[in-house]
Amino acid sequence: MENRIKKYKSLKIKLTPQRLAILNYLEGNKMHPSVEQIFKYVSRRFPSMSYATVYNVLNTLVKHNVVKEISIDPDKKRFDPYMSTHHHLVCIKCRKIIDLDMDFSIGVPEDKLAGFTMMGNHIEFYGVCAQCRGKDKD
Amino acid sequence: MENRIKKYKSLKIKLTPQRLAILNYLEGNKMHPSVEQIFKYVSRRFPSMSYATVYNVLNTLVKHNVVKEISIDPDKKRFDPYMSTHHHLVCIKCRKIIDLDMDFSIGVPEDKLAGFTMMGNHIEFYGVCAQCRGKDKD
DNA sequence: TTTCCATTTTATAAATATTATAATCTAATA
DNA sequence: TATTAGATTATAATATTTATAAAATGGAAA
Repeated sequence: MENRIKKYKSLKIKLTPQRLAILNYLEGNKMHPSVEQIFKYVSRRFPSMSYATVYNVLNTLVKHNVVKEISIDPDKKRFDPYMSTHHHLVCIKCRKIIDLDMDFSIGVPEDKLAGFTMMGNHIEFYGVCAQCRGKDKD
Repeated sequence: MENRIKKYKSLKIKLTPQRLAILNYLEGNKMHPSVEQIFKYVSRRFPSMSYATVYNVLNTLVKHNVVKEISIDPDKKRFDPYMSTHHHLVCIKCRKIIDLDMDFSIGVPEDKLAGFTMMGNHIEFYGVCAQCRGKDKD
C-alpha cells in the first residue's frame, strides 16, 4: 500500500480519494488555508468535488484531531494541520499568519481564574511581517 | 448636556440617537456581544433600527478605537468595548468569554521572529468555566 | 432660528460563508 | 453477490456581512 495512504490508516475513517486529496494538500501546509483555498486546489484533481464535501471532510478531520480550526481571520474559518503546540504571528497589514514554534507556560494566579479550569493557551502576536515592513518605509 | 452624551463628545462623529443607544449598551458590557445581540437589545428602544445601522455604527466605533472586534467565536464577529490591554478565558463547553485583566510581556527570541516587528499580543486561554465544571461532574 | 448639506439611517438587494437535506454512489463485509 | 453503513454530491436553506441608493437628520453656518 502506498505510504501516503498507510500514514492515515490509524484514523478510524474511510480513506476515500477525496479525503486523501485533502489530507495530502494539508500535509505540511503552513498557509492556514480557508475552505475556499482547499476547495480550489483539490477540485483541480477532483472536478466533481463539492464545497459540502470539503466542509464534511474538514469537520471529520477536526473531530479526529488531525487538523485544527483557527479563528484568527474574522471573515472565515482557516485550518491548520500542524497539531503540536504553537502560536501565531499575525501581520496587521497583509493578514498573513506565521507559525511560532514555542511553548509558553503562562501562570495565572488562582484569584484571577474565578473557578476556571485552565487547559491550554494560544497566543496571537500581532505586528508587521518582514515583507510588509520592507514595502512601506515612510 | 447629559453626561451620557458629553462623555462621547471627544469622538469626532455625529452623536445620533442610534449611536448613543449602541454606545450605551456597550458601555461596561463584559458579554462580548455579537451584532445580533446588539441589534436585538437596541431595537427594543429603536424599532426602526436595521442591521445595516448596527454594522455601520460598529465599524465606525472600531475605526475610532472605541470598541475592538474580536475573532474568538468562529461563527461570527464579537465586540468588546473594554479597550485596556487584557486577555480572554474561553470556555470550551459553553463558549463563554471571560476577561482576564493582566498584562503579560512575552519575550520572543529574534531568530524566531524572521523580521516580524512585534506590536502586541493577545492570549486566548481555553478551559472549562466554573458553571460548566459544576454541571457535568463525572 | 432657519437653512443647508454632509453624513447617517433605512430598506433592500447582493455577496459570501456555512449548514442541512436527501438522493446517489461506494466500499466493506456478510 | 447482496446488503448496508457511510461518504459524496447537488441543491436548498440559513446566517453573516457588505453594497446601494433613497430618505431622513444632526449640527454648523448664515
